[in-house]
Amino acid sequence: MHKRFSVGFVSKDVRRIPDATIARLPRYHRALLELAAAKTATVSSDELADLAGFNAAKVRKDLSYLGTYGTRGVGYDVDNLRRQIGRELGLTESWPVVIVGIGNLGRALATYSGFAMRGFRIAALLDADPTKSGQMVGSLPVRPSSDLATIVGTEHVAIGIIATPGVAAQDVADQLVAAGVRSILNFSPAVLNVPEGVAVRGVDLAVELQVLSYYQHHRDDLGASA
Amino acid sequence: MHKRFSVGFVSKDVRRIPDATIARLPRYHRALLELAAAKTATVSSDELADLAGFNAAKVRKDLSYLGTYGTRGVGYDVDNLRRQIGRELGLTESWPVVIVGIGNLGRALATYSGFAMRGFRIAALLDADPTKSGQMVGSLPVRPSSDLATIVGTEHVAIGIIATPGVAAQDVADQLVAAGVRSILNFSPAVLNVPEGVAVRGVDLAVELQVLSYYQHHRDDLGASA
DNA sequence: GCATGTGAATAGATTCACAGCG
DNA sequence: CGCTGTGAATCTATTCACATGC
Repeated sequence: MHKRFSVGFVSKDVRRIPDATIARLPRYHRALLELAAAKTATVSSDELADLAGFNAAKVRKDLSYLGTYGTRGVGYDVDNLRRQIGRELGLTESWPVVIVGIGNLGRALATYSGFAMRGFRIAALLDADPTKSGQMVGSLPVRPSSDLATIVGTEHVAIGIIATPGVAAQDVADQLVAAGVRSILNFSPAVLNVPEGVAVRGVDLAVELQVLSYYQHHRDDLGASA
Repeated sequence: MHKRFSVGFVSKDVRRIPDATIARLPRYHRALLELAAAKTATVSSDELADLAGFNAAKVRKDLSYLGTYGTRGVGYDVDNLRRQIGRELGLTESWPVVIVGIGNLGRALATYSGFAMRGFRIAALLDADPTKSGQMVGSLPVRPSSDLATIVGTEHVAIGIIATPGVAAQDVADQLVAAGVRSILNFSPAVLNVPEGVAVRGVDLAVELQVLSYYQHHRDDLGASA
């Protein structure tokens, strides 16, 4: 019913999935993994909403952007839906990622089993501090930052994780971009400047706490939020 | 001390600040800290937008919800604006937080200097595994989960951080809520069920990567996003 | 003159509500 | 019947553009 790409001259409307929906797809994907593990064959939008932490209307609307994968009166086939979402997210093979900055946080990320389990492979660990080189973290050695370009090239790394202090972050981002990385997950509190075409997501741990602080502080003004 | 809801005719609006704005306040706050450190006295919406990673119109609109703290033709006073935002966020004194689950991630969070620097104090580290009890992480000992209620009570802990595996997360959340904690930052991939009035924010590391994976995978369909 | 503050306009996301189909 | 799929309605957020006041 929906064409992927118009074949003509005009690369007109490529059925754009809303950003808000994309941000939720991973949660559906994870919920479906759990359902599959529990040998559940089908799931309704209501149940899926519960498992993923949203509401049924949102689930149906979100899934409708991917295509028509449900069966009226029945629900969605767990395996098929998971496969479709995984394909949309590009999880059909595991992306190699590098982690730059092997401090406490970098070490934790390096050994986080959730990455491997959900479509990602740690290709290398890098740190600018030469005294860390060779040190083992999990099953990987720490390598000097100067190896970055080589590693990205040979391992076809597409995603870089920055776990350095804020002051080093822009520098690392520049190096990643120069090496060809076009997706960056930034755990430093710094705001990164990157050229057009490079995607950046930031997770600032203190920001999350400060937002909670706001709701805690204003608790009585109005109800809490999720 | 504070009224719950006005019962009379005039349930006049308590000037609600939009959620989207609240989520950005911490970034302004941090940018202003940097400006203050650099001895900058005033800042325009344009400059602040640059530093925080947004645009000028958004900055002005956001700040207008807090009050009228700028001077036309000049800009915002850095110190005053920082103080106002800090007050709105409830950062006037440092909130005590507990971290539950002292694995690799919990350890990294426990030693993350950004928390202390931005308004939070780690009151205690807790882990269900009794063999970890007494172990020192940074300057704090790991304590058994059974101490949770006592600690929350005596230290007036308002915010709990969950850094356990997914399977344990709901359990820990229940304990935190029972102990009186009403704000939770959840680093596990689990979806938490909490009673009305408890605020939860979740950071799922794999979700962030999967969202990047989507944009990486669809790079050619359309430009990247921030 | 210059940058804020803000209504009005636009864009985006969520929710409603029900037709459509197994 | 039950549950999906989806237009229409609503709500929320962003951006525009300019009057306002230092």
